[in-house]
Amino acid sequence: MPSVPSPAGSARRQRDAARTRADILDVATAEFARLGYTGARIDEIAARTRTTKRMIYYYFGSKERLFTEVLERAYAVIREQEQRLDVGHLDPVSAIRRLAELTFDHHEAHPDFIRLVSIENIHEAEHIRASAALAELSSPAIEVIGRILDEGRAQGVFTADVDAVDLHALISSFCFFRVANRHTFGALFGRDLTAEDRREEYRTMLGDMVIAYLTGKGAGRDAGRTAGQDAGRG
Amino acid sequence: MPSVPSPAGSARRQRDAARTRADILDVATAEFARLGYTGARIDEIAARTRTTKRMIYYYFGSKERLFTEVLERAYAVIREQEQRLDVGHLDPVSAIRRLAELTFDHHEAHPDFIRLVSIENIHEAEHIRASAALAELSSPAIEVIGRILDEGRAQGVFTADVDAVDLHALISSFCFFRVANRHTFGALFGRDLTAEDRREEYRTMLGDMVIAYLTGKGAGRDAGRTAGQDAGRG
DNA sequence: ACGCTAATTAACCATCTGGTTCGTTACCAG
DNA sequence: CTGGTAACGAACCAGATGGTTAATTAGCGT
Repeated sequence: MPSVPSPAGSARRQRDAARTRADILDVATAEFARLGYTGARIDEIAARTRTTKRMIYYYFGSKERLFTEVLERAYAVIREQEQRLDVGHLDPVSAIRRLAELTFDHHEAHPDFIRLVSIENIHEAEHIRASAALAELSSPAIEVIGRILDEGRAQGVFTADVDAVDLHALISSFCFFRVANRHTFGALFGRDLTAEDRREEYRTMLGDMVIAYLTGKGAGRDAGRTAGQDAGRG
Repeated sequence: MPSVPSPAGSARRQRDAARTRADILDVATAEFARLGYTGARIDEIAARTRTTKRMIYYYFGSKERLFTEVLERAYAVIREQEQRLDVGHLDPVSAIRRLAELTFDHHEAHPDFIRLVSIENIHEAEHIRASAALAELSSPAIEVIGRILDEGRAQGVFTADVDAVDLHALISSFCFFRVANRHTFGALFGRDLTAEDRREEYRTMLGDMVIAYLTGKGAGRDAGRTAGQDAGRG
């Protein structure tokens, strides 16, 4: 392993494994996000790099493993962000709203990541399942939500019967949909879900929705319940 | 145009344009949903058909136009379903819950359609935008939601400040996420969002959430509002 | 009966694609 | 200063891929 000399002045290093790897990953991330797994071309990725296609196979072995490492790095970024979130000092209602807003902002700020997740779902998460690194990557967000939920219930302000994982799904779904499906939604309903001048509106809407759901005093919990509706098949 | 003889008994027709077209579209829908636009192969689609690759180009001209027709047909199916929904006789709260449940059930019942929408979003809805048929395909659901919303406000039960399109986005987001992202979500959080024994739970959760949001008497509308939080960039 | 055309088929093609072979070079240890 | 190895680059390859050419046939109108 090179001792990271990083000579401030002499920019033109010719042998720097770490930099070459990172360069490839950067370009690959953009290309996979832009064109999908099958759509992205190794030749094109190589061309946009300061190195060659051979180096991609030298460092990553195959297109699949390259994509897997792209995913690993992308997920590592959120985990890092989530670990920084600090809402312990807030009351449960404010804390949940703050967390929802952070999730909202994160999705807004990382559309490439959203695309990668969509792409990985098309492939039924086969790369995530094949990755040891991603298997042990727990989500700090879940634990934070769990703590806020406990506190809110202890204080009697949260009445909804949800656990942290499902609440995380609920919050994520709105944030994800807004970014991931903005193209088809915009084309079909003529509304740009990511228009800048509507962003604050949606951010508030998300928070309102989550708080209303958690604190809902039965207003909509039993009322208007459709009678024994079977979902279709048994 | 063949006068659609459709001889009940003699199944083995050899020249039937409509059937050949439909056959191709059926197989193409499954293949595109399974492998994505770029991942799907014309040769493979042809092989799974009772006809040949040449026929695909004879009827559809190109891979892109084939995919566009696949999308058009898929969207036509939902529009049809939506047009059948009848909640006029229900009170606003029940009507919204019923509509949310129908949306939920539709997503549950058509995972291939969900995948096609995800795929089309990766391609930034370019095929939808190129389709005249999809441009004029309005959504009956939006109008239904609009009417329920008006009625609910008139009765004073709905207090939230949303319009039909945004509410539709909110409802769809949860339904869509649950199906589309079940693989990555399951792999990362160890929870199968589409497990049969949890389906009723999520269906109820969706309804509760929507009703709580719409009827929320300010419980969470102003309370716990994070102070002047700027979303990032200006 | 028969000609016309929509419908169909087989074989073909240029190019692209993920992956590889093999030779070369920077750079650190000794 | 020199030998070994990690890092690198050019050219190559077999199979795949979207798309085409050209010849053929079913079946309806007349």
